[in-house]
Amino acid sequence: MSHCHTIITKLRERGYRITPQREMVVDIIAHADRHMAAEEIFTELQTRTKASNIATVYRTLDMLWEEGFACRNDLSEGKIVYATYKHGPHVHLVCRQCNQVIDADREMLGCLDEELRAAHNFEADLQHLSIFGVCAACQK
Amino acid sequence: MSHCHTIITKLRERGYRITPQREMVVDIIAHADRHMAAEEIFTELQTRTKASNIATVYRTLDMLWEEGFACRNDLSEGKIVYATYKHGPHVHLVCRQCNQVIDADREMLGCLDEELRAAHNFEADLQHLSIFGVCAACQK
DNA sequence: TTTGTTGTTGCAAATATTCGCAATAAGGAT
DNA sequence: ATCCTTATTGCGAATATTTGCAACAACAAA
Repeated sequence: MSHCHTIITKLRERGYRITPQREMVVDIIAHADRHMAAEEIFTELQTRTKASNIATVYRTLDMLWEEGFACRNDLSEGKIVYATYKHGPHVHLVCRQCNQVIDADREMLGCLDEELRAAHNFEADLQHLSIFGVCAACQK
Repeated sequence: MSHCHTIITKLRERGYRITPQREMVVDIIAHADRHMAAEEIFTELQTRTKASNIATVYRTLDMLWEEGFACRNDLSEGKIVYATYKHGPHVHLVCRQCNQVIDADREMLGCLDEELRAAHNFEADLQHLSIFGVCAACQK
């Protein structure tokens, strides 16, 4: 089963109604090869159907994020970006000064997820964690 | 030297001009016992001076964040909150579903900062890191 | 203390995101 | 296939944040 069908099926199992808008939003971000902002997703959605609205896009993205099917990152670009998890876990190192984003290996985090579960019973999403700081170039 | 004077002095050393607005914003967040949103800071600022503007507050907060004097967190409340670092490092565990924020000990992160510096020469700010996930209560 | 340079501010407009509510439609029941 | 319940959408308004630009003011230099 394709990546987006898997998501749709699980949403249905969890009691969400599957609307054309939701299917298309899932399809768009599931097939994107990068993180996308709500506005971009909305623009793409408009090329597919007239029945589309930016508020619905925001609500769908929030829902996907709450349900753990999408990551939601503030990369300090003035807007929030979204993506599905197909690209494998990694860490975003976001430079506070030049806004550059470096992708680091998830190995960095060691067994942080297990520690958080043990100490707080918190199920952390470490798939696309963002860490802010200052990159090598900006440290001069 | 008080906490906010330390910040002001360092800003001056780095070539920033010290305006009354900047001093007051620093004073407000340095003496707050919690994270504050821009609007709250602006409201407090207005009680001190007529010369104040929400755009200036945003610009000042961004500058403090870029320079490493304030942390900036999206706690999924629909707005970004800011604070200075006097309260010691800790990790925010933010529940995607109920928006509850649990403060975890920074020890969790082990020597992540050193690893990031070694691997990417990235100077990570792990003082007030936000990690999203699902809290114990919402996992049911 | 006055002046000049240029970083900052205030304002208004642009952009990003959320929210309330009536109309609509998904999915279960008949 | 049709009906019912109620989650979801679209719309417009509210809120949050950023940006361009002319007026202003901090501070170094004279």
